Amino acid sequence: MPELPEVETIVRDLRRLVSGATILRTAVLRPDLIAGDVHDFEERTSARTIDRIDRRAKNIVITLGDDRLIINLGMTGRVLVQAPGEPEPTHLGVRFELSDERRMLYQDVRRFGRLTLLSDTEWEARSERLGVEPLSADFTAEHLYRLTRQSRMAIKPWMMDQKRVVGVGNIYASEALFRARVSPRKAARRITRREAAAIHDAVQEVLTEAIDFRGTTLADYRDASGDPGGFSLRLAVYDREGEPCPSCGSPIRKIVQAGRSTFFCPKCQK
DNA sequence: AACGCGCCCTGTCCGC
DNA sequence: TGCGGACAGGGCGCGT
Repeated sequence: MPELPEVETIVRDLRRLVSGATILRTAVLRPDLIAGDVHDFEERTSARTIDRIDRRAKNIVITLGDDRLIINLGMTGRVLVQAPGEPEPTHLGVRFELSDERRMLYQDVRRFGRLTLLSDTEWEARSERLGVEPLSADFTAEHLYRLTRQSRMAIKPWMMDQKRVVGVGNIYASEALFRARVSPRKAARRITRREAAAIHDAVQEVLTEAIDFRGTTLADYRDASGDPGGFSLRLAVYDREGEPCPSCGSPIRKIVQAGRSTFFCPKCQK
């Protein structure tokens, strides 16, 4: 479900809503959502203050003293902050009771998401294994170009591998390649310097715009208040098989790469 | 080492 | 209206 813009939107919401709040007590309702020991997770997240909230790749990182609560939303995960008295949603996975009687809830229909509690050093080690943040200064066209040299993989699935560049998933990979006018089927190592620069710019552009619109909701995504994102109508190719290309009018095509749907304009993206 | 594939799980939609 | 199959914003572990 959620790619960088959706996770970033939730992180900003949570920062506004629950920074400085205290988790009184944690209740895990679906143990398979927790990586590691469930009892330990409940204990170590109870009676803790939320010191800060950050995003790394598609993970929400909640700082509780020296510990880090890492939330990965998988496909259908949601983090919702509820006022006292609001009815709890179905498919509730974890309930964090806050000291002011609000609740921070983790809900997940498909349960592909994971909540992990790590020490700061454990988290740092894990974070180091992830790729570059696409909206950071470390992400340059040259950096992208050099990374592509190593791989025969098609550029679209290549872009979605979180070991290289993080945060780009199935929607924004298709959207960025459309904007860059590069075929999703082109092998990464055949990407030219010029194309790498176009992909770099397109990734930054589309992610930034999507954050401005509070993410893309196809079906499941919601922000921390339960509201959908506004970027869906601005998708140029994703989920638009057969519709006219916004640039040239020829029909958008859908293909499958690495088991995931790819949408592109065969005329604009050579 | 790199890469493709199957799998985790539930809900929804489409064709028959 | 019912039923089977395909598919859905992700990521991990396996085998080659």
